Amino acid sequence: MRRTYLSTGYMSSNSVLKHTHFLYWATGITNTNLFELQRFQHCRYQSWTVGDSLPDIQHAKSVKDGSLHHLNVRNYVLNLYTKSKNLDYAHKLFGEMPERDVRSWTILTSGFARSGACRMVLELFKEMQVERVCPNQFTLSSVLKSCSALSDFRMGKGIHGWILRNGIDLDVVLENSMLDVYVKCGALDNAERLFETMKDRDTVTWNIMMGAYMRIEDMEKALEYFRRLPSKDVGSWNTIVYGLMRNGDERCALELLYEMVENGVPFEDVTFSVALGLASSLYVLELGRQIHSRLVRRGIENDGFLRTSLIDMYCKCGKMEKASVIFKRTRLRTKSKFTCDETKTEIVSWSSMVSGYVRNGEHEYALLTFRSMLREQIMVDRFSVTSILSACANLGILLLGQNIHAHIQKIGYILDVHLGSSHIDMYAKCGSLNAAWMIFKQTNDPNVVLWTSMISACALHGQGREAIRLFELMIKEGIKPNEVTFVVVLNACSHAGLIEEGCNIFSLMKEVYGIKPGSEHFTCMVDLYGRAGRLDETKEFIHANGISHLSSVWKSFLSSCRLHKNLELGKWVSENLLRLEPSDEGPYVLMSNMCAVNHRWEAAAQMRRLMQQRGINKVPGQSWIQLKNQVHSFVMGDRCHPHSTEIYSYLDELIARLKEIGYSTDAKLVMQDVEEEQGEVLLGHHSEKLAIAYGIISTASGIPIRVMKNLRVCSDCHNFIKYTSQLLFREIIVRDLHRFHHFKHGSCSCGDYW
DNA sequence: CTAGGGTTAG
Repeated sequence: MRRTYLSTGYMSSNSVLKHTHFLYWATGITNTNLFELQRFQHCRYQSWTVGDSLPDIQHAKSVKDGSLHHLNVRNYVLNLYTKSKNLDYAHKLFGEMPERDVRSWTILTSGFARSGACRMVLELFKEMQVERVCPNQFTLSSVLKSCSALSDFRMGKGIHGWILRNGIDLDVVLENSMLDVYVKCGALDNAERLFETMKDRDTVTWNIMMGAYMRIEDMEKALEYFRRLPSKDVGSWNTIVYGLMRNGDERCALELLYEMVENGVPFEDVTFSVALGLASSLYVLELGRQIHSRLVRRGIENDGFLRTSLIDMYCKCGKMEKASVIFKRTRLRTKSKFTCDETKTEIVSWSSMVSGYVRNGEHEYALLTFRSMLREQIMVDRFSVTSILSACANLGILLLGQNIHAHIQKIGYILDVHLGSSHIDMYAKCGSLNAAWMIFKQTNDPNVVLWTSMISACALHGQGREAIRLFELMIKEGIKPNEVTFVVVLNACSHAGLIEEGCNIFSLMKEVYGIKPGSEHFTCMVDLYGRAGRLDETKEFIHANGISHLSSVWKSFLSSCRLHKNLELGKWVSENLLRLEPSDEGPYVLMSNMCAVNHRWEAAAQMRRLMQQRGINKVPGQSWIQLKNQVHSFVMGDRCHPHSTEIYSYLDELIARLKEIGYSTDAKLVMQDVEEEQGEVLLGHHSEKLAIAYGIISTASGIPIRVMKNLRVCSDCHNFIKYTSQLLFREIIVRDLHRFHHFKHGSCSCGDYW
């Protein structure tokens, strides 16, 4: 299916659509109190576990009845504040306590540990040592958990030594925590040694060891531990199945899942969740359905965690309606939300739906869901922000993207890898390469995805050399490129005509990085040769690599034939493509236009009829431009726009002026090149011309014009825009299906090579 | 110890 940036449903109802200031419109509130709203949401999310201000009441009571001077009462109050997550206040109280015992320390450390303030825990532990308070099992457990979260090997080992020196009895739980510290710090030797000396081992112990090896992707070793396990309970099965899945070995995971069923291991909630995850990462809807029906039979399909797993499964398998049904049921059930868990479930459900719509290309629904989310005052966390930015990127709605950027800055989210790359992508796809650079520099993280996003941004704007420079810099920085990186770089090469560089990178990928080229990489190479006009080499490449079964390869080849006007070859390529994908529109349009060029009108019409008979639909070309708070969209020959008369008369006048400085419309040339929009082109005007004309008459001179199009720009329009930019001294930026064109002083950033 | 939502390409 062709991917368009904008499905017609969104725009077609009216060619004029208001949708900027999306956030304000959605919530009906102003910029400033939006921030308040978010703050409120954050508070609500945290304090819901408590429900009321019980600590304050108790505190006041104890002060009033004078019992606060008792250590026990003070510890009780401390505990109340800690449990209700008023950690700052608890800490203050703790500091004011005239005397403390181990329990006081335990209460505070476990409180900080629970809320993830690990550094604080370690600080407290150090203070404890200074005050010579002997830690109990509970304190040690919290401290060890913090060590493992922070990968603080020195502290962990120190504690271990201290325990051994003082002859403190380690129970399994504590020993497991100790084991976990070593594993998280990557000290597998220490972990092994401890494991071998342990007298009691429970499931958790084995799980930690299996997890340790799965983390370093040593599945052999993990499986070895699994086989060694004397009595396997569900937990261990869960761990191994999940681990295999995470490491991308879904097949093996599935086999083990079946083995579980055969051995009669009873499933628990976690198992179902893992199984659903497996179904979605394999995109096997049937498996997901089976698990769903088992959940129903067991009567646990309403469990919050499992519901979100189900929603995700249906989203990933492309069944948005199914997901939506479960989602709506969730919404009904959690109308009265009290617990933290339920709130979390709700947030996860919403963000799953948003990301599901984005994943399935239904960006408008993603925006609508996001809007409802704001209305319902659901906390917008990093996950949903990432997804919604992706929707903005694909729809090209810069303003909403900027709003969200500003918004998350106010909330104070740090740009991590996910947020960073989605911002880069959003700015790049919305035409603001500078802003993308700014974000990239700001993140300063040696992460592949981040760098790949930036390389892709350069490629998108036709900066092939810059893309390669960044790629080389990336390697110099010691970041290992992945398959996607190579797709992006090769793409940059092909669009900038950097053939030699592309070939070198292709072999670098195979030989140095040991990445087996996939269909995407082959297609890039075919594009590289073909686009440069080396059509014979393209043919050779296809045969040499045995990739004639890939339709994407032939599609790319066909574009090259069209680009270089080699109709003979184009016909042959079309035949090959039609064999593989009879429903692809490319060959029909090409052949029909070929006939038209040779004035074989009847044959051309016949080809068109054949297309209709076979139900092959051509995506209509659409262009849109955003002026102030409105989006104006146009299709070819469109007369729906309120200013259509002005637009057309201006356009005719403009074309006449352009012809004076050398622009010409060669009917033959247009015919051959028209990819998507058919022969009527000569009578009407392509949508981008309309959008640009409207942009020019509606804005002051000197203001750059930004237009988006859902298809490729044809060469006549490209030429037209070049001359326009020269004549009017206007910068014109066009985003087409594949890339950006920056027109300035009569030339285009793509170097006429797109 | 093990389970749910996110980013890059075509």
